[in-house]
Amino acid sequence: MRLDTYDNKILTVLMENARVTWSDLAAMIGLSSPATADRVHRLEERGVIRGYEAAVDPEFAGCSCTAFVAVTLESAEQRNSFLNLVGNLAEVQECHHIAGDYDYLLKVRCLNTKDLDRVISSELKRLTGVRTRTTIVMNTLKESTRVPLKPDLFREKGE
Amino acid sequence: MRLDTYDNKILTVLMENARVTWSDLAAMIGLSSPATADRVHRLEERGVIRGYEAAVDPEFAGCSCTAFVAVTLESAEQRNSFLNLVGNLAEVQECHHIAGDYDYLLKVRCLNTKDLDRVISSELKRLTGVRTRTTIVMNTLKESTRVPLKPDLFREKGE
DNA sequence: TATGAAATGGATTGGCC
DNA sequence: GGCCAATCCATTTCATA
Repeated sequence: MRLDTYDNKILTVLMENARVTWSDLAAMIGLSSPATADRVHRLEERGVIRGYEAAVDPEFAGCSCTAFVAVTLESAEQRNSFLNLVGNLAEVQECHHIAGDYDYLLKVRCLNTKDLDRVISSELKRLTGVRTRTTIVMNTLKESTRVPLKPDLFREKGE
Repeated sequence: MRLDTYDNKILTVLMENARVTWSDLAAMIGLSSPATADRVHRLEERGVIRGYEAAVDPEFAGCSCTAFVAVTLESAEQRNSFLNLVGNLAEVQECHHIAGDYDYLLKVRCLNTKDLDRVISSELKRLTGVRTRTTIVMNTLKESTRVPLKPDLFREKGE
């Protein structure tokens, strides 16, 4: 069951403004409100829409420090505890398993460089065999969660 | 004008579910609906809340390839055209100015490695003097936009 | 800036195509 | 799967503190 043009339009609108009313959304895509609501609910159930998030300016939360931390685990046994730790650390926004010299790439958001030091030295390096290389972000020029939607390319997961 | 406990709670809820109704949100934080709506509108006006985004599973959009591309510009003149290009490329979700060996770090989402090659070779390298180092993401284990909110640390931007 | 009541307008349900 | 109509419920406004 592929996504059609209506679903495409719905996703495009919801990625920009997740708080639109059904009636506004319906008017934008050219369907009635009940039909629109149905489609959105189906998209949620199928996991196409994972959720709705308010984008909060990190500066206001005191998170003025962003960094990318590349991590290598020296022993495979630490893997689960590392992933567990990372999953529970609010400061770690992202964790990717990467190809190349390092194993993981983390995106970290925290108060300042001192706080970053705490996250790396006291949290991540609590585990033995964790090597890191940190890249400090000086300025963020673009940051969006919008996925590039290409019509005719919608597919089932893994298809 | 700092953010108080109510604002804190509001942000926490909205970061998890941006489509809550005012009445539900009001019940959760312990205020009346009009008061809650007022506060949210003020948070929007002050730029604390930048917007509301549906989180779409990249796999469904055919974006099964994620990569981090470190970029160095060999001449300073290319800077503006580079930032312009990057701002207009839907495949580039993020662009950070970084400290270290490279100038910028881009987060790129596209169809597959062939499509990634197109983005890098045909789009980014259209400009002369663009050197890149690409790190392919094999698996994403955590990905959130939630900012770690620490009560008592709310502040005005730049404060 | 908060509340509560009244009025408005959007969401949901059910019947039907 | 979609539309329409009716009910239901949330949002907004306003008066008050």
